[in-house]
Amino acid sequence: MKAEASNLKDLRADTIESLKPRDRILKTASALFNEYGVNNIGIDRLIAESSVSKRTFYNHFPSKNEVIAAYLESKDWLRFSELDKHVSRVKGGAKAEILAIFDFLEQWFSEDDFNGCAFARGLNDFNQGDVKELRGKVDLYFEHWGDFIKTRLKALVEPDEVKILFPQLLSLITGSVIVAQGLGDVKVAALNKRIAESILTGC
Amino acid sequence: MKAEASNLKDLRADTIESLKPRDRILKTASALFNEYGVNNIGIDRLIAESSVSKRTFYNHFPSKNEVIAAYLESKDWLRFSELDKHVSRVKGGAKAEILAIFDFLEQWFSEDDFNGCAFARGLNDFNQGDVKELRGKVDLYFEHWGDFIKTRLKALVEPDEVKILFPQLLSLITGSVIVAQGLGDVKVAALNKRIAESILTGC
DNA sequence: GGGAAAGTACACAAATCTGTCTACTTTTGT
DNA sequence: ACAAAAGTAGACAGATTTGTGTACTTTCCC
Repeated sequence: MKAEASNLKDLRADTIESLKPRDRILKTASALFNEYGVNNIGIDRLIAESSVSKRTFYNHFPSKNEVIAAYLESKDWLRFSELDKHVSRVKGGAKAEILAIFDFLEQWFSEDDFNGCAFARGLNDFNQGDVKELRGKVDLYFEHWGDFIKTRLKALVEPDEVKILFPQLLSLITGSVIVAQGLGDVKVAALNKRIAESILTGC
Repeated sequence: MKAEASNLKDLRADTIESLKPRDRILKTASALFNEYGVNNIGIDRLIAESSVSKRTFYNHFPSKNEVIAAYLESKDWLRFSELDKHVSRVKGGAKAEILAIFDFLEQWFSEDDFNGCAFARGLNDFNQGDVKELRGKVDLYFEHWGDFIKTRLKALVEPDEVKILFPQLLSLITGSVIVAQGLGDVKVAALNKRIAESILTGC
């Protein structure tokens, strides 16, 4: 259940020029896919902006789906790396750690390239025949939220209560993302943190 | 602020054969766009399944974006028509009407062709240059939620409180959609109704 | 009943997209 | 130092997509 961090890196601090072709592609893909969506970015554009030849691209990623899969994997890994880092600074046990999610969200929404959640997007984009593998990455992301939240809930409440609180908390999280994106309202995370506090009172 | 119901109809009960070309296209588009997403359905497929000639299609809709716009408009209109109908049967004033949203959601999620929200999807799909008009339809949908909810909140609480409760309620609504779609959990609407009740206690 | 409006059928233009191929150059490891 | 591995540059095949053009037929309504 541990993340296979082998091939996963945080490329955000590196300049494009300093990176090897594969990572240059991934960094560029991350920016382009995030801004325009995987369906609106063609291989040609990705290659051009990665300053890589087409041959090299296809040597590293046998198909477009492969680079999308790598993108999703790295986004997933990075999101939970950051969340873990954020939460590790929090004192106050499981409850405080769950509430810290909402501070983390507000920070995320405030990034200037925030453009919604790649996985909520994937929920819609990966419904067809040849992208089932990509839909699997989306499912994994939601499972990771399950791991993160349920582990902590189990320390606080009875199993029956976990089954109620988990979907509620996940709704508050995903709802925050949609509202932040749709209304441009970054502060929604803080408002929803209050709700999370109230459904966890007594824990 | 009233919906221009002129050209908007509920086509769900009609058979494809009984409809005139334009409505046949809209009914087919609704089914295909809902299942696969607007980016994964080509004009050719839409035309073939509508049993309409290409010329006829382009006579009614000058471009693909136009048919998508019509689809979004009808979805928006239909959603709030249904919600209004649902809510009109509820006794108990503004608070009960807000809570009734969540019963409505559960009903929606239970439809066998439920596949997430076209507008949450549009939030991601319509970010590019030539689809700004479509993004406008998404914004309108969120505005309609604002109209529906804020009108009722104003009858219950002070304006300052409306600014807090509206994003929270909208998060619960949109979060329900994502969780219902992502986890296949229809019951999430009922769980989130409880939260809505609790943030409206005393109203 | 007859003419205008609407629809059919389908070829085709133009753009775009994924992925392959060829021929050449640079980098790397030992 | 030198061979193998990796990368460059760009043409091109084949599929797909949106939208137009042409020639013919059906429907509607006055």
